[in-house]
Amino acid sequence: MIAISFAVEGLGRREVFGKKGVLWVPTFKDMLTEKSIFRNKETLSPHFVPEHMLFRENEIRTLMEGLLPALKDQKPHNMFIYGGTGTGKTASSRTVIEKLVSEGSDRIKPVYMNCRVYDTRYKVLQKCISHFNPDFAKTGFSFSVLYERLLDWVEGDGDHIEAKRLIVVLDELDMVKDLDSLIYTLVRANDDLKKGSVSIVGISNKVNFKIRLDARSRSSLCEREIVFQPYNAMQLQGILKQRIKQAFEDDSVVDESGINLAAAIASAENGDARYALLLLLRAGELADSRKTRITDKEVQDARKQAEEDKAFEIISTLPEHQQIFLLALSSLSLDSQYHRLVEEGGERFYLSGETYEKYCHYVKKMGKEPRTSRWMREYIVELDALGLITSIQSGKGVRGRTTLVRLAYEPEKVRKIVESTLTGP
DNA sequence: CCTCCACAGGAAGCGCAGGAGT
DNA sequence: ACTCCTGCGCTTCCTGTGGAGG
Repeated sequence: MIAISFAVEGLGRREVFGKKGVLWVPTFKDMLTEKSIFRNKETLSPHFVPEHMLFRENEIRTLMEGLLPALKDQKPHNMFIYGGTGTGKTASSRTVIEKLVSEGSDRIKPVYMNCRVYDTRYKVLQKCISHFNPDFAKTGFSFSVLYERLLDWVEGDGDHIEAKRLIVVLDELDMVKDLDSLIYTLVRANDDLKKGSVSIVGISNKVNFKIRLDARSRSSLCEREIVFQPYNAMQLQGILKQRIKQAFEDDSVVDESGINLAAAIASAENGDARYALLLLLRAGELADSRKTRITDKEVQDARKQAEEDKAFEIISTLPEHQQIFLLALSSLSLDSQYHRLVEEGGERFYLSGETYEKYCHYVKKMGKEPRTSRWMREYIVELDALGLITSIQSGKGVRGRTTLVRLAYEPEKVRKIVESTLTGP
């Protein structure tokens, strides 16, 4: 009994609601000897940097040109890289950094950091120093001491220790809290330095992020701008094929049409290569468990899974009353006795007013006061925008003017998710 | 054609939390 | 410490709308 409940807790959402609820727990030994179509799953991970970045030759070249002065002992340009998720910004800049380290002199010091972690001016400067001087004490210095330390290190001693070309690569730059002062500090460092230099390479996927910067920081940071365009379907196919060779034991396990489908789906999703690779990974895992090849079917199912996972994550973070509304809607959908529904394009829709009544019923049962129907109409708009429900305006066949709603996902699954989040873990 | 139904959705205002200013 | 301001989530009130039914 204990063993079973432990196993259930350890499983992900999907397994808990898996087919027929049958639980079979293998041993690790079993799992190790299970035959898999994968050789190296890592190559499908979003963090994997391939040896050759496909379709980013121009961007990489522009980046290299911006940093080229470092090899002539001049200050590299500040640069700003912009592009949507999964367009290869991070991987390209890491590729360039690696090239710089392997081909440049010891005096060129590039440091990459993600600003989700290093989100203040202080943390960024500290990382710059500690990255190259691991023995540097982690905290305890005031900001000005830290700044002086950095300048001293960049300048060298003018005798035995040479001046450096520090290049600070700041990924997800928009996450920095005191961004203007960070940029200002790094730019000003060059005025305070007698030798050496500090350059910035900023990376962001937020379009309007630049507006937040003050004019001075903006003009220094955006000295050069590189825009990473979304990949098109053909390019995504190429990327997938490249990774398939590395990821699978035998690349013929993946159907050509499966690749095309994954590429087409990801291309519609803003040309996100990360998403294409995720689909391939999931499809591969499905094929593994089904002991089949990766066909259109596996890719479609992988997409459905990915979408559901995203939706269920959204549901669990929704305000309580929106969740109860979803619960009410799922209960209507599951109630075969319910007759006041409307068929539209083969789908069953429910009247917003009826759904509201059901919602009130649930809320009162929980000993709470329901929100007004006016506010519920706002909820419907929000839930529709989130893609959790589909709403349409009533037309012929329905008395009065109202909104018809239905769940976008399986009612049974939605009910379980809501019930488990409402009752708490 | 008129009336009723079943809402849609705009406007105004309320109570509260959190931040800025003094 | 306090006041003031602002934004948010929500309610109350109200007018508008489009189809069904008589």
